[in-house]
Amino acid sequence: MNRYRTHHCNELRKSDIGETAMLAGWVHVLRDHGGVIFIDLRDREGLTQVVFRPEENAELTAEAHHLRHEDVIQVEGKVSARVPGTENPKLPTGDIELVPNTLKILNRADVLPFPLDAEAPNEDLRLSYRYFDLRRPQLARNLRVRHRVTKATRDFLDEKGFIEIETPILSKSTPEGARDFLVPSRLTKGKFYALPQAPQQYKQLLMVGGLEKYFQIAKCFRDEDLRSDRQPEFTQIDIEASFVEPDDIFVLVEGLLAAVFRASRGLEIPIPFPRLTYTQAMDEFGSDKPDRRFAMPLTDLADVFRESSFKMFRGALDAGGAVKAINAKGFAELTIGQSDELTAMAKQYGAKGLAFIKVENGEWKSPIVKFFSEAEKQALRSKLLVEEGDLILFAADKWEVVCEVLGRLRSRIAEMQKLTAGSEQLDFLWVTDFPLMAFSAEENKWNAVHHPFTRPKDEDIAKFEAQKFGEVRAEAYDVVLNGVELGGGSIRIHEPELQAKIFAALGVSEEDQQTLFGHILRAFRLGAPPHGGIAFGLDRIVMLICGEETIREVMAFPKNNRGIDLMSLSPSAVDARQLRELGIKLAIEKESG
RNA sequence: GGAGUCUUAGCUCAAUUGGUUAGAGCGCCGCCCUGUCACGGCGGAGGUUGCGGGUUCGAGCCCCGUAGACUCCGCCA
Repeated sequence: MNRYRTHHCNELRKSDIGETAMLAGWVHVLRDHGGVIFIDLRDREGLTQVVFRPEENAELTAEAHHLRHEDVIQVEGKVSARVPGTENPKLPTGDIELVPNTLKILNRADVLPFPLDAEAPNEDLRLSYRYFDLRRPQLARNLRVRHRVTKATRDFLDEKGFIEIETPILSKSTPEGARDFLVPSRLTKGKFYALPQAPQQYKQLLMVGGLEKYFQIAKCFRDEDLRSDRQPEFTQIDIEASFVEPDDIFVLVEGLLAAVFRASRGLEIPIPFPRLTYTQAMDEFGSDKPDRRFAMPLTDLADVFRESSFKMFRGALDAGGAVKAINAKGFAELTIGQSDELTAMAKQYGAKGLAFIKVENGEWKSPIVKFFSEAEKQALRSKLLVEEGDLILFAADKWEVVCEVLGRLRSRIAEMQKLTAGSEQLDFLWVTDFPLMAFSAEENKWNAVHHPFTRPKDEDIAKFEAQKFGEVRAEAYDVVLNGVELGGGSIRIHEPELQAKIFAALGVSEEDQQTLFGHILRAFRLGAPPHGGIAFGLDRIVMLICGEETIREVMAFPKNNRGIDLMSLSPSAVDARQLRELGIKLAIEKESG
């Protein structure tokens, strides 16, 4: 028998009355009546009431007077029926109570930094005392959900023949992608490992290694600024398989997510997921991860304004651009502040201004409506289903700008109108056929939209060869839930010649190809199978399942907005000797203190 | 790097138009209390209103600066 307890705190029932039991846990609530003392003893499973009665054990009761919140104690005694009429129906253990013969204080608790049973305090305080905050039921529940999700993932993928393989954390820096975290090498002074941004190359090399079906619950590291859904270290569900087409991945992932939602929420999600191409998603929703729980579609107005005398719209169309609008139903009475914010957003994303129509008292209030012909007004009315109380927002510019601007406005207006508040709907979809490359005006070069190992669609290879890089679509796909990108992947390149051409198009010199990617190019010359895969943000999935606003709420020990662990106070200065051993000299002044 | 919101007791918050001694609940300390389950009652301690400066007869409140937290943009193949 265990020396601390015979039962957990959500175990004893009526049928145990008369038995002897030993419990251990935290003093959750104290109700000291001067004579009799009640304690709700808590462990991770629940609560059991412990009663100290002076007439039965005066000495022990006297000791119990000194107990404080969150002391860790052990009690041993008799499971008793509660006095009739005092049962607590709110507790599963509410019919019984433990009357102890012994009380052992295993650890005293100081005055608490914040109460556990009240509203959560400032997050920096919570993070400073994370080990304490973890006792809150919500965080404990979230971590259990997270476990359910990873367990369901492992079980499902194992069932499908996938093998979990660990890949190195001490890895190699590459110029593409996010900023690397660097780790200095002591044995090779002056050189550095990089922590992996993702196990991308390793998993492809495992395919070359003939493992065929790989997965990993993989820690990844990116040295970029943080967000509510971004931490410097995070976890991916990483998957790769050989001899697969996109459809194989789609079916696998739909099964996986179904298993995950079944295991964590008891929900049957509808599969297969609908699919949209990137172009469709941008055209209809102005986003490559559209939230379709509300409509507000981007409505194309090219044929309405093709011959318009309104120069702003006509000009955009004549220049080969687009004119589109969204109808924010019932949002005509938005506040000045909201209106200003939307205008600022439109400008931020490249619009020259924000044209609008407010429909109030049967009237179209708008600075531009006077330029419209009767026919144009009629067309707008029918295309946009204009009704009393609506707010119509227009954008006229290049197609990309129009979609981006209206897409952002659509999302923000949905937030303002609380269109998805309290929604239980789970809107999964695939977004496919992403562009392979995007031109960066800043760097004056083409960059990979997904990553440089992504395969162009076979039917677009000719366009790639013709250097029409902007028109080449990739065999790449994202899975989106309620406007959040859960994961993305692609079919990869497995031919060394094609891979080298892609590197060249991305501006990676022959020399850099050899020094940075030589191993993968060589691997592709030794019998590389066609392969592809996908990776999911585990933290984001668990966040959505738990209904949390940030991934910090589903991580045991997250960092704050500036990447600082407030509990351990890392990152921290290191000893001069440690630096010497690594051959490193700091170029910045050491902070005093 | 940029924008926004916030910062008052250990915690969550309040404080009228700029007005006298900055309050409440919870927590903490002490006393009382034998069937509670958010136990209850009485009493008490606890504040450089983030920090620095300014305006004013007078600043928690107005202005400037600064630090920190969070959210967003940039960034995140």
